[in-house]
Formats: sequence, C-alpha cells, structure tokens
Amino acid sequence: MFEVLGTSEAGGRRGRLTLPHGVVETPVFMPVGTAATVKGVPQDVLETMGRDGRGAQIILANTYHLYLRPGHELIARMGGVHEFMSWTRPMLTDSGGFQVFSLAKLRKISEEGVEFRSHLDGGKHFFSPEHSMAVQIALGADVMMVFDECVETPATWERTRESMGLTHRWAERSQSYFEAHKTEVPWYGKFGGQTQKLFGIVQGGMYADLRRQSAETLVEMDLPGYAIGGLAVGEPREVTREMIARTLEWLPKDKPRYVMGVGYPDEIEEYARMGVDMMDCVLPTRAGRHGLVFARNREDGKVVRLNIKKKEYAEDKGPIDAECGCGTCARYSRGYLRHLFASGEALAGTLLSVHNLSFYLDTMERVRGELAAS
RNA sequence: GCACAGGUGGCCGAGCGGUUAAUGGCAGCAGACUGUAAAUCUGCCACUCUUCGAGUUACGGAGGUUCGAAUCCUCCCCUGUGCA
Repeated sequence: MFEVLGTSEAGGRRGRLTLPHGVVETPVFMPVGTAATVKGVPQDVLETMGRDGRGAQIILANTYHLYLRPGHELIARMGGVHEFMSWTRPMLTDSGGFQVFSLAKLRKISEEGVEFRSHLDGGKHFFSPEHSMAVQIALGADVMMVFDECVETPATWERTRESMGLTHRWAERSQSYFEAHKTEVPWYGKFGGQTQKLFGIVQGGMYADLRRQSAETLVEMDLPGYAIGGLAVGEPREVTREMIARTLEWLPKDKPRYVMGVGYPDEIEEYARMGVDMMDCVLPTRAGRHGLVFARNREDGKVVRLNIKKKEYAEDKGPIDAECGCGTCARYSRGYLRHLFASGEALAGTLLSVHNLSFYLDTMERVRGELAAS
C-alpha cells in the first residue's frame, strides 16, 4: 500500500500511498480539519485548491473533538466521517493524544488512560487507547493513529523516557484493540475488504537515544506507517530538524513516515526533502483566519510572511502572490482582502485560508516534481 | 422663555475631592500563531524628549473654594428631553 517511486540523494522520497478512499502522492501536506471541517474552507474548494486545481489529497480530523461533539456513534450512524462531511478522498484521524498534551490543565493521566474534563462543558470523560480506537473505527478515516502521550518541552530525560514507555504500552493496546475490531468500520466491505491503517507514533522528546528506542520498539510492531510526534512544541527549529533527521534513520524505508504538526512552508519543504512523506499543520488555516499569509519572493524563491492587516496594503491592487494561481490570488486584491479582514468578514478567513493551503499544496507539488526528477 | 438631564482623551462610556494621563469597550496601529479550547491572543494608542524614565498640557469656557478639583461653588456657552 506504500510504494517508493524514487529517492533523492538527501533521502527525500517520491511515493504513493494507496488507501481505501484513494491514492495519495507523497510527500504530501494534509490540511487539518479538527471538527470534520477544515475551518473556513468548504469541501468543494478543498478539492480544487492549488495551482493545478487538484486540491487536497487527504485531510485530518480529530478523534477527541468529534467524540465530544457530535459524538462518534452519531457519526457512525451517519455513515462515517467521510459520508458525514461529504469528503470522498482519504482522511486521517488523530487519536486525541495531542489533546492530552494541549488540554493539560483539564486531564489526569494514568496507566489505564486519561481522564478529561471536556473543554466544552466541563463534563468528565475517560479516554484510553481502546476508547480512542473505538472512536476512530466509528469515524472510519483511512488512517488512524495510536493513542499517545506527547511530552511537554522541556522535559527531563527520565520524564521523557517514562512518558515514552507509556506511549509504547498504549501503542500495543491500540494495535490489539484495532486488530480485534477493524472490521467494524462503517464502510467495511466497500473497498474490497480493505480496512483502516493504524500508524504508530515515535516519541522520545528531544533525546536522540530515546527517539531511537521509540522507533525500534514501534518498528517491532510492524505497523503500516510511522509518525514522529512530540515535535514543534516550543523547541528551537534546529532541534526539530535534528530529531526528524535522526529518527528517519531508524524508521523503515518502505513505509510512510509522517511528522505530526509541522510546519512553516520552508519547514515542510525541508522535511520533505529529508525523507518525510506526510505532514499536517493547523498553521495555514489558523494563520489565514488571523490575517497572516505566505508568499514567495520572485528573486530568491524565499517564503515571506505578509500581514494582510497592515495599512500599507489598504490600496494595494495586486494579489497576495502574483505567481500563486490560487482562487484567492486569481481574483482578489490585497486591498480588498485587507478590507474584508478589517471588517471582520468571515470571507476573509476563508479566502486567506484557501490561499495559504494552496500555497502549502503547491509547495509540496513542487517538491514532488523535484524528487521525481532526481 | 421655564424645568429637568447632560457636556470626560478619535467615538461610546466609567469616575464624582487626593493612590487619575484618567476603568472599560470600540475604532486605529503593530506583533504572535507549528498532530486547532484560537474568526484567537499580546503590545501600543494626549504631547515632547532618547527605551527605561522624565517633563508638559488635559475632563465645554472663565473664574472661585481647597494644601489638593474631571469631581464642590458662581457665571457663561452648548446638547437632549419635557412644558410653554
């Protein structure tokens, strides 16, 4: 189901990941759609974004958020998350592991699992690897993630090792539960007996020896794909890069490798060239909703950040990026976008998110081109 | 004309003798954002000087009371409402 079509000298790979809902050309950037929506961007736009008009190949949704609202049973009754949100292409659900980290004030961790207070109404909920799997199976994304703990930064080696150990035990439990229940996915039987794919998550914080241990432990489990988690949580960029570079060495070459939660356009480009096959990040959409857009310098090809709110764009008739080719740049001026943003119009967030996502998609498309040629 | 109620920094609006360059909100300007508790958050926002910090003007106007006034008094100007 994963095929490496070519590898560059630096280790970058051009690949093809075949999933129940379709084929994903890698390296790929996956827009994040936490609550079964890539915030502000309608599905039909997602499908046609980008310079080539081919749109996002795969998007994310979040287990914890959908479990709380509207509830995974409801989504299962609605036919699964694909049918629910009318997304026919591949999808990946994050396990809720990251919420263990980001909602730190609202949870209590034990060996068994995590007790959460809902950020919506304060109600108590218990999440374990088994729960996460059950919810992810009910949602029915193509790729599901093991339930992990993402340690805070900085954390001591001991603390990190302990947390990593828990992640490993949880990964085993995730896998067992998944193996026992994988035919319960709402669309089972629709794709020639295919089931979901469960990916492991390498932890180990900022310690290379732990990262190695984590990778080796998970590789033993022979999962169909591996993620590198726990990065971009506040550490310097060189550290992120270093951890990725090291961890890639210890992950199998014939399986997709996914760095979770990155990054800026120049980062995803760099990581893809290093051999990362999949990445996701809320940045393009969040930044878009906040007025930050990315563009490329014509002279040196460098990525520049542009704050659309700035006064200097008030009467700027040009697009965000003249060479972008996205729907936003094809039609709207910086001046108009600034006005929409300043007026608090929801369309601003949509248009800027579309631009940023297109920018990310195009960036990956370009890297795929390079890798195919190499 | 009479009677009430008011006039506060770009706007709205607190304060009603000292700790008030003056709470808030909005607008404005700038910044942040990395497996989404984020259409969010942070900073600046009278003037001058070099950031700290210091100084100078400020609560309709002019006087006055007081050690001290946006806050109390007098007169004037203006606005709103009601009655003529």
